[in-house]
Amino acid sequence: MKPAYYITTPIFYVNGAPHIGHAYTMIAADVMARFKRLDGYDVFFLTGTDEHGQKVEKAAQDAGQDPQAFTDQISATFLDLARAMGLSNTQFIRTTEERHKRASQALWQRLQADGHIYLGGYEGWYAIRDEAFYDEGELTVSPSGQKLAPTGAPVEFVTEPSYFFRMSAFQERLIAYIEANPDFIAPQARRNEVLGFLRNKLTDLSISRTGFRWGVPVPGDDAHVMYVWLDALTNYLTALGYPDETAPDWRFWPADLHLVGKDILRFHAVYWPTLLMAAGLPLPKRVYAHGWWTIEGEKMSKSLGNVIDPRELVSAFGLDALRFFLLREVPFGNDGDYGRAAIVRRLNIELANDLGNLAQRTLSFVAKNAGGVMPGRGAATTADTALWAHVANLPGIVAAALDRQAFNDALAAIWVAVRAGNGYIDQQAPWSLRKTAPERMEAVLALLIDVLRVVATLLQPFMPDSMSRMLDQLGIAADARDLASLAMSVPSGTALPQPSGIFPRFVEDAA
RNA sequence: GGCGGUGUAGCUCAGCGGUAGAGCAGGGGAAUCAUAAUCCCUUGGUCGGCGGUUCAAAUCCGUCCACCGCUACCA
Repeated sequence: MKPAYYITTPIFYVNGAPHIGHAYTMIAADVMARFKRLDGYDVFFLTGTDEHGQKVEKAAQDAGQDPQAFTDQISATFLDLARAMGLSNTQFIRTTEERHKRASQALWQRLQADGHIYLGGYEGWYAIRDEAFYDEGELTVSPSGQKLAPTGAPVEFVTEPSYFFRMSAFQERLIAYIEANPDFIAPQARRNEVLGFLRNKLTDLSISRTGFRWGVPVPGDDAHVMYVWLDALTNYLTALGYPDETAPDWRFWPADLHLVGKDILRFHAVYWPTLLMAAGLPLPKRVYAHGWWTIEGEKMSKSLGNVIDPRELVSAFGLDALRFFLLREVPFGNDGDYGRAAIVRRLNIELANDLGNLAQRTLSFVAKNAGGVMPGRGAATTADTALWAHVANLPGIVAAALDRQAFNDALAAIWVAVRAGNGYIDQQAPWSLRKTAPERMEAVLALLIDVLRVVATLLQPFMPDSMSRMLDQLGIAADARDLASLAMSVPSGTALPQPSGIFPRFVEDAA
C-alpha cells in the first residue's frame, strides 16, 4: 500500500469574496498534493469553508437572508475558486454539513468525558464586529462616549456563562513537543513566536458562546454553541470520518501538513495541538504559516479598492502562469508583492523565453531535421555530462525543497537546468551538425529531450496543464509521468507529435 | 516596554569563519535552430554604523541606528 499523505488548507471564512491570498494557500497546497502523488504517495487533500459564528449570522441578517442560504452562496464562490485554481482536492468540506456537527460534538464529548471541559463565566468588553474581547486598558472612547476597541469597533460589556477548555494544563507538554520536534512549526521565525508566546502563562480557552445561535450546539446544553474555532479546527478530523476511527480515510490522520496564513498560526500551533492532546489524538506533523500579498506595493484592502479576484488574473495570464508566479516570486513564508509588471516579467522571461522557447527550438528542430521521431542517443561527451549533471539530482533536490515548502528553491533549481539547456544547444549548434555530423546532431537533440522530460515531469505539480502538453510533445506516455518513470526513456524512433508553443509571450497590447 | 527577525550590486534575494554571489535591470559582442527568443563577456557593493574576538568576519560577540513580526481568545 502506498504511504499516506494528508495536507490541508485552512477552511475559508465565508464573510467576504475570495482574493489572491485564498488562491495562494490553495495553490501551494495543491502543488504539494500533486507532487506527493507523483512521488508515490496516496494523498488526501482537503479544503473547504468555515461557516459558523456571530459574524456570519450578522452578515446574513444584514443581507436579509437565512444564515444557511447566505453561507451556501458564499461557500459556492470558494468552491468556484478552487475549481478555477485547478485544485486536485480530495474533498471540499463545509462546517455546516451534518457530518461535521457530529464530529465536533463527538470531539466535545470526548474532551468532556475526560474532564477537560468545565463551565465557567466569561465577562469583558466585547466587540461584535471583531468577535473579540478586549482589555479595559486597550479601549478608547469616541466623541459620542462609545467605548471602542483598538480596531475602532464599538465594544460593550458582556457577561455570559461559557464552557472552558483546560488548555493551561497542556502548556508544558506543548512546549516539550515543539522543542522535541523542530520541524513542527515553520518557518523558524514563526516557531520562535509561538515559543515566545508560550513563555507566558497559558489560560484556559473559552469554547462556547451564548450570545448567538449560528454554530454547532454544545451537546447537552442547548443554550450554548461552540466557539467557532473549536468547530473550525475539527474539520480536519471530520473529513477523515471522525469519530469513526475505523473509517477508511482515518488512516490519513495525523495530518502531514496544515498550511495556514500567518494570522491564524496560533490557532493551529497552540489551540489545536492542545485540543488533540486532550482528546488523545496524535498531533499533525507540521504547520506552515505563509506570508501575505500586497498589491503593487499597497496593502490589500476593500477601501483601497485594490482587491484582485484571482479569477481575473487567470483570464489575463492563464492559470499556470499565475500558479507559477505566486510560488516563484517570493520565498514561501515571506510576504510578497503582486505587480502586473512582475508577473509579466516572470511569464515572458522564465516561461516563454527560457522554458517555452527551449522546448520549441528543440522540438521544432527535431520535427524539421530529425524526421519527427525521438532521435538516436550517442556516447556522452564532456558537455553532455555537464548538462546532465544539472538534471540528474533534480528530482531529489525538488523533493527535498518541497518537504520544506521551499517552492521557490525548487523552481530556482529547475531553472538552472533550463538555462543550462539553452547554453548547451547554442554551444552544440545542431544546426551546424546537421551537415557535418548528423549522428551527433541526433545525440544532442535526444539529450535535450531527455532533459526536458525531467524538467516537465517535475514541473507538473506547478503547471499541470502546460506540462501535460509539453510531455505530450515529448512523447511521454500518460502513465509514465511520475517520478519513478523518470528512470525509463523513450526509445529512439518513437514518433513525436507536431510541436507547438506552450507559453506564448504576453504582449500588453494584445491582451 | 518584553521577545524575535531583517538590513549584502539600481531591484528581488542567496551566502553565514578562509580572496564578495545569482536572477532581473544597464553596457559590449556572437549566433540565427527557436516564441525578435538564445548564448558569451561585462559595468556595478568599504556586505546598515561603530567597537571587539580571530592568522582570517557579511559570516562570531557587544553596541547603536532603521524597518518588520509576535505580545491571549481577530478566518
